[in-house]
Parts: sequence; structure tokens; C-alpha cells
Amino acid sequence: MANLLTKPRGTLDTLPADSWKWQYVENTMRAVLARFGFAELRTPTFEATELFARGVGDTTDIVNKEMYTFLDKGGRSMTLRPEGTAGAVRAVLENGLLSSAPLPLKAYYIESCFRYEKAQKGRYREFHQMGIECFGTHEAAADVEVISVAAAVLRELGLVKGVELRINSIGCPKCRPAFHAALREYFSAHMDDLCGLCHGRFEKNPMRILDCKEEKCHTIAAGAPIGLDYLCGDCREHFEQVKALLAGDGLAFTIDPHVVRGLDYYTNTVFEFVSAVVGTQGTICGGGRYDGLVGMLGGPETPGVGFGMGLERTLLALEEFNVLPAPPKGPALYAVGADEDGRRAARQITRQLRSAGFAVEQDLSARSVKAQMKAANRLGAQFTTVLGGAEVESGKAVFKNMETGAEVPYALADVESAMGEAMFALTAAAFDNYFGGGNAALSEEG
RNA sequence: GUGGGUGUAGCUCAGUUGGUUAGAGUGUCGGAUUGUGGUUCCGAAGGUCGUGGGUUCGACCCCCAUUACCCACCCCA
Repeated sequence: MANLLTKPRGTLDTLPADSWKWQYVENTMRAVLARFGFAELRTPTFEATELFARGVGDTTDIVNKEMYTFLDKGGRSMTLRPEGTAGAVRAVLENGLLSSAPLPLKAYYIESCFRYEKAQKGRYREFHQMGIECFGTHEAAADVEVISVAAAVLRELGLVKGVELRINSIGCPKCRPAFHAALREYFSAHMDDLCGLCHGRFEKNPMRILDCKEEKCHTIAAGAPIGLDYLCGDCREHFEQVKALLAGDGLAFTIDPHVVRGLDYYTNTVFEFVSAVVGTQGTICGGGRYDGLVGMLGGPETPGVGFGMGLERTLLALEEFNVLPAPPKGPALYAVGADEDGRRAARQITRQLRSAGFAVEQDLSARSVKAQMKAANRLGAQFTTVLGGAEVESGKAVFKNMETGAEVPYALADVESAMGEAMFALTAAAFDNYFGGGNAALSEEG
């Protein structure tokens, strides 16, 4: 009934008190991405439906039943992007980047995606992902570069333990038929024991049976032929190189023949970073190589490799593992006005300090001094200064350190430099405290 | 699309075998002698008990329906 005040199913509000967590994750990602030489690519939130049908693959669940598709006023079928790669490829092709930009082309995006699914923990209808794409080289070094980015992001965020890298190779269009044939031969002997869904998979894409979570299918799949045994010479060699380079980089991984991505465009290397804590939706990051995609969408045959990392799931993992940093500190100063003159003075120094670069708060509700102090405390202000007729007249006031209660006198005329010194003393003290104090070299410098 | 669970104040939750003015904690706002926070004390605001039916003298409580959220399947980030 109160539909007006109910957000759409499967969507999330990020409230002011929590938004710093998202900013922290995004900023960390951007910093790592910059180090690895990836530049941001921004594309529209919706694209022509056909782009996803062709790119993601019209046998996938994503295209068949999970897309937010609508007709625009011109009668064109549009779709809210369900993933990032198709749009990225479109933008790269449409802007001729494969011929004008230096190769390999390395791009990233942080964007929201939309899938019409039933929401649960770690799975939402509007979700956010950071994704990267590396176009123009088939070399294993590119696969490993891409995996390294994901690993570096996770490490930088503090997700070192409890997140596992699993890799596999699903081969190329040349070697896949042999594997499919072998799978069909194996599973045909067990048809009666497979679940209903897997009967369908048997025809369309028998590799998906390996991924089935049904107990009985899982048991049967354990004895199935291993895809890695059916790779052609080139693919085998490629996978060997990927493994060697990963090992050389000190990146721990496990080979998991059951890693089969659900998007049709993947070839060769596929990988995921999995955490057990994010509910059943444990895949924090999933990706792989897609050498056929660019050609499939009408571009020149161009190899590519990339991944998508779910921000909601990353955040869940950070919270589960308790590796979120301390929340940001409150304003440097809360300027309290005690009377009419004081309020005027508070407004004045607030304005002045803000333009000097300090975070300063002031009362906007004509509240009592006590109420303003309470507000300052609640906001986590590091200092307060109470201004009234007396201070205005004498030109002298004090900064009160809200943690220690200590008061530092200053002259109103010198408020900017006084604020700077007070803040410096605070960080120097925190620094000494953190490093066990007694760091003479640094504390003498102030 | 399929299962299971849960809906009582902004938040977390009590609410006796159905009994009349529905509670606590927390949060918000205010006060505890003149202009100083965090602890403490006092007070205030805030709920058509998800919604619609039904049973009953009487329903937050029982029954049915509906809806929302959560968890899981499926799928994937």
C-alpha cells in the first residue's frame, strides 16, 4: 500500500552514514587500477537489446529471462545493461579504439548492472560491479595481468585470507566439440540419475552439468571427463603458461574443472575469486578470456580478457572478515555561537576556515550552547570553540579538544593558522601514539 | 519461476491460555540556576500492531487471503 515509500524489490539504499564504505572500496579500486595502467571507460546504462542478445548469448539465462527490456518512444528495444563487457566492446568498436589507441587496450568501469532475478543475500536486481577489459593480445601474460588486478584489489582491501582463486580452461571453439562429445558420451550412461535441468543442459551445453549443485548431479559429475584433457595443443600450451606465470607471480590458485562461467562468450582461461562468507553467492569476482566476442559483435577478430567484481559482495566480505577501516573522522571544528554576536562570529570563522580547506560545522537550528556541544560530539568534531560577546570583544577564544577536554587559546584574527597548528598537533599526537610514542625525530619537527 | 521463514515506535525487540489506556532498550528533541559534549537523572514526541477479510461479547495473539522483506533453489557479480 505505502508503495510510494517502498523501494523496488532487489534494490539497495546506501545511507549517508554508510556511503563512506562504498567510497573507500571504489577509491581503493581506482588507485590499484591506475597503478596497473587501466583507464576508466564510461558507457550508457542502457543499450540496444540486440547487443546483449548477441554479446552475452541468447542461450543464457541472463538474456532469456533476466533482462530489463523496454521499448523507447521510438519503438526501439532497449535493455538496462545486465553486465559490462558487451557495452564496453561496443564503445571500443564504435569509437575505433582498436585502430587508434595503443594496444593492448586496458579499460575499467565501475557501474550498476541490472538483472531481473529474485533477490537474496549478495544478489540484487540492481547491483554494482567493477570490471576490467584488456583487448588485443592472446598472450597468457594478459590473462595473468588481469587476474593480478583482481588479486591486488582484494589484497589492498584486506581480503587476503578466506578468498580463493580458482582457475580453469574451457578451451576454444576448435577443441570444445571433442570435449562436448566426450561429456555427452559419459552422461548418456547416467541420464536417469541426472536432474531435470541437466537433461536440458545435456543438449544445449553439457559443460553446465559440471556446475550443477544438485547432489546427485554433483556426484556423477565428479567422474566425468576433465575438460583439460581435451584441450587442443594451443589451448593446453596457453593454460600451462597461465599457470606458470601465476606461480611465478606468487599468486596461489587451485585448478577447478567445475568453474564454467555462465556467459557464452568465454574461451580458454576462466577464473573466479570465491569466498564462503558471502552466503551461497560466494563468487566475488568472475571472469576470463573472450577471444571470439569482438568478432562476434562485428569488429575485427580481437582477443580479449577481463572480469567483473561485485561491489555488494565485496562489501559483504569486508564486513564478514571485519577488515573495514575506521570510519572517517568528523569535522575539524564545530563553531558554537552562544549569543547573537557569537553566532555572527561563528558564521564568520566557519566561512573563513572552510575556504581555507578545513571541515567546519556550525549550528543551523538556533540551538542552545549545550545542544550545539552535543551536536559537535555526535558528529565527532575534533575541536569546538564557543563564541559569544566576550570572545568577540576580547578577540580571544579557545579550541576545546573534544577527546581530551584540553583547551588551546587562540586569537580570532589568527584563526586560520591556529586551526592549522591545532590539527597538526592532533595528528602528531596520534602518530606518536600509534608508533608507541617517543619518536623524537618527528615530534621535534613541529 | 519454485520452496521455507518473518512482518509490533526511526532501529533492535518484548507482549502471559485471546481481556479493555500496546511496552522496553536504543535513537531523536528538550530539561537538570545564568555560555560547554561524552557518564547519570527527568521529560516529550513517535505505533490505524504490514494490508484486507473471517471467528469471537472482545483479536497484536486464532483462521484465510494478500503484500513486503529475508533465506535457500535456479542463475551469477
